[in-house]
Amino acid sequence: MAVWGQMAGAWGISRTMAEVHALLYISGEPLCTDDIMERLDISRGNASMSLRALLDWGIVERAHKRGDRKEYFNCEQDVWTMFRAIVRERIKREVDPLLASLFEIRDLTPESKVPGATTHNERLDALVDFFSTVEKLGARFVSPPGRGLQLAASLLGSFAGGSSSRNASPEAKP
Amino acid sequence: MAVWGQMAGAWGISRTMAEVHALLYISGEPLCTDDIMERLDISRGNASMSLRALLDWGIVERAHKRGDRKEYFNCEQDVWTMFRAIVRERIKREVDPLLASLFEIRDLTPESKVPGATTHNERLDALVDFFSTVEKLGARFVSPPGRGLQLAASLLGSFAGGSSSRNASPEAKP
DNA sequence: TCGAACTTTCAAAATATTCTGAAAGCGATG
DNA sequence: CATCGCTTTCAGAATATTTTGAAAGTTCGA
Repeated sequence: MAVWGQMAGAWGISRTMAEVHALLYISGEPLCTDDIMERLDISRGNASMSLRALLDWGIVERAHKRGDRKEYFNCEQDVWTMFRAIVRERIKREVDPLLASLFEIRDLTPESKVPGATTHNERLDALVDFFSTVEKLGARFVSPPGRGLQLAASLLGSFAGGSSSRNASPEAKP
Repeated sequence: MAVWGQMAGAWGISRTMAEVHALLYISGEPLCTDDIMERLDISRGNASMSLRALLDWGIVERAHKRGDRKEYFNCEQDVWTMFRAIVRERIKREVDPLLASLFEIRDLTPESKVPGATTHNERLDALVDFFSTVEKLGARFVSPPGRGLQLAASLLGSFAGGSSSRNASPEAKP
């Protein structure tokens, strides 16, 4: 199944990570490191690191079977929840530091000090505004415990329903 | 200015591309290949390829100065318009092919043929639904000639205004 | 048609990222 | 406290991506 390779790009996580994640998502039951190594044909080290990364992203969790020393791993089963976790992390890792740098740069070149920096600064401000808005929008989507983006979807258009044969989130409450 | 390196990740384009783009955005005036080579200290080939890629993404355009054979390049000056172009391209390049593959896979394992594939297929359907919604949402954001996301921002919350000192889109039409 | 002035291409080199596997760690158990 | 079963680490190998630069291509004016 090469599809999962593609999703990696779309989601901004690395290829093997995506494959491990996919395997957990699709099989729907807890798997241990050896299962993953075998099914994906990757090394133990790689499996361990990918799993750890997925744990850091908060889209996979540890599980244990009683009477078994091995660690099993479980994947969040709701796509929207997964998505929210990913957005949360990417904002934290990419947007926030970027904003910090932008502020810093802007403060380093105040118009009073650097003549002719005015248009320059207007553009910087536009960027800062843009990313601030993205950051706030993201926070909105991410924070509610319920399903935030589905709400957004219906807000933004009249196409709330899914296109495929089943409904999008299994646990949607009427 | 190492900041632009960061933006590359956030936007999903390559590092040098982002730097070229940034240079054009910040300087705000048309630059030719040699300007870019010099300011960014990159090879001619690299400059040429990055520019071409930016043209393909539709966020940079060619310009000419009369009486000069050289090609100059100009960058879209409105951040939201840039963003829309990027979303449009990423959907076309990543989401659409992904959706196609998902459909294909689902059709390859119909429940009638593969017993026990039912839960499997439910999860696939959930994914298909998710990406379909993303795709439609994206289309909504991208299509209007006006500023779609700012509208979205105000729709989704009460924080329509920017955080910095100037307003976000210089050429907003009343 | 020629050549000057640019631009594009692409194979090879440089760089960056990802993966492997053996060794070290860690806790539970005898 | 020695060993077993399992997990993590990390230097080096394998792979993938990006960059270079020289050669080929293009365009235009004379």
